[in-house]
Amino acid sequence: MNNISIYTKKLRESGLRPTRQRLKICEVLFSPEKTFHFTINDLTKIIEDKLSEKISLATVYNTIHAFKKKGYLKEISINSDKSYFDTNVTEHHHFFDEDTNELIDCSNDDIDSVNIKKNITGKKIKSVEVLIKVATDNQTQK
Amino acid sequence: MNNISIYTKKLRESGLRPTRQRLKICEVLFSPEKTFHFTINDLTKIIEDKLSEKISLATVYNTIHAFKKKGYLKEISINSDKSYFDTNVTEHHHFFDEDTNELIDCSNDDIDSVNIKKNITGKKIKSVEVLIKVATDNQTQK
DNA sequence: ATTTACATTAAAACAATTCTAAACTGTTGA
DNA sequence: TCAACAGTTTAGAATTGTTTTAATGTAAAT
Repeated sequence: MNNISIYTKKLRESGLRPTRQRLKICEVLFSPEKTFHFTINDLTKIIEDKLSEKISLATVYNTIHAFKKKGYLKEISINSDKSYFDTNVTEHHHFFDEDTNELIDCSNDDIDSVNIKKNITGKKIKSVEVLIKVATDNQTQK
Repeated sequence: MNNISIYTKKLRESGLRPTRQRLKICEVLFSPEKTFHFTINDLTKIIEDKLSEKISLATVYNTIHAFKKKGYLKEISINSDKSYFDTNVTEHHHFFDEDTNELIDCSNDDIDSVNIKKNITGKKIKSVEVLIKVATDNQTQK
């Protein structure tokens, strides 16, 4: 069973039609061995460069949102002009390098697990994200 | 010594000219007893409604950025179409209610302090923020 | 008072994202 | 197999939050 049929199955099972565009995006996002972070701009660049494929920007946005909704992607909370996504959907945290605007995984060896003792009444905790902003020492806070 | 002269002093000391606009914004941000969260849109609404004052949008942006740079405000890391600011500049964390898009302080009683065991080589930790996203139980992840 | 550097302003520009409405395409079931 | 339908893609327009621009105004130093 090759990747395409795996992705086709995965999409069908989650109620998304396995279109040519979605399969291409699956290929880009989920075939690399390592998980990675990306912006919509990064992704469209990869699609244009690596694949000789033209996918409409609106479709890229639609697909990413659909994948996020299905839990195949996570959006990283960060105050930036653009949104950052992560193909690693397991619970983990991030360093954000303010010098380079780079997002780096924080392995579980680097941080103690976060313990929330009290929650908002009537609400359920959907996610807990820790963002550690770093910069070279002389850098002023952005 | 009234608020105006306190703010005048504060601004002068940090190398910012105490202009009419900046003093008004200080009044809005720093005279309330409790700290609060706001977006630029919130702030301009308050200025228009509460004060009978017209401050150019560009000036609001300029001022908020200047205050942030001086450490009088914090920007909260959150993936949203707009930026959220906090007049509470002490180290603390947040709940984000996905139902209402409301940001709620997480008191130190609600969370154990976060312990970062390893950092990126050559970088200094500028901030550590925990964001706990909550929603009513039936709510799907946004 | 004059000068100068810093601030404010309205409007234009910009960048990320969403919307629109028409064309296209998987899928279903006759 | 193929018509029909609902879901999807598309280019471009629209929208939103934010930044830039260039002219005007103002605080503070001389």
